[in-house]
Amino acid sequence: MREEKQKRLKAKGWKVGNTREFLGLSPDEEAYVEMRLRLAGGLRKRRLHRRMTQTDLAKILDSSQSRVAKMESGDPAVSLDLLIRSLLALGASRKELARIISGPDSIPAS
Amino acid sequence: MREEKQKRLKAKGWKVGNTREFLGLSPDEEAYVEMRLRLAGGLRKRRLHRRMTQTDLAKILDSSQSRVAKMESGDPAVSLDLLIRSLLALGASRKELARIISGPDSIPAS
DNA sequence: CCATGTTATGTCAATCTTGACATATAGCCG
DNA sequence: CGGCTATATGTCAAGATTGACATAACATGG
Repeated sequence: MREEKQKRLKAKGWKVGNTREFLGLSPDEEAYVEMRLRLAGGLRKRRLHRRMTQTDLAKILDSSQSRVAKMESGDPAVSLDLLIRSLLALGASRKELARIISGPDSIPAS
Repeated sequence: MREEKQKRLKAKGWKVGNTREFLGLSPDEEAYVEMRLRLAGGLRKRRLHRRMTQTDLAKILDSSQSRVAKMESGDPAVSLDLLIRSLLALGASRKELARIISGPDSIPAS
């Protein structure tokens, strides 16, 4: 939010190694970033679990391989919207999403 | 996703009374819509709990009263990103977000 | 009835996100 | 080494979202 920080984040794209707070993120900014990373990881985990390639998934999503790659890498140029809709499209339920967001996760038993 | 349905949703804006599946939504579309509504409700609940007006909240978010109104009404022209960042800005934790998404909710004890 | 405070709805230019595409990198098999 | 498949990275026009603003609708208290 706070436009200032927004800009700083955009500038750096918060690529930064394996990414963490210590960049001067406020608590809510940190939660936001962490959430994205969790969703990104959840997406990759689910895709691999189904033994799909990024290209396969892209087809399902009516998107492109490059965008899937960006999603999974937590690229800041991808919205939470897209991440979440992708997970839903992979069959994740709201409850599973909640688990991904809050907890350690795990694929719920095939 | 499925561009077709996307367009249909946009067209109608899925305003539709108190909103539900029976519009021909696929399971993941339904989950998506329901999730938005939950977040919207969670936002309003939290704002009222703090006895803030939409204008007060808008200030905190560096946004405007009208956008807050749209968020809380589940307006399709508002992104999940904004809803979620707003909740985080109101102090909700990832775990609380997860609760809002998956469960019946409740303000966690002031 | 008129104020006043709050929320709803519509519009629009600036900004951000998207899918598509090109291209690069990495791993693997012969 | 060259092919092959999967993934990563960069760019961009088309489209979606944003904050701001105007204005309407709705209460509540005189």
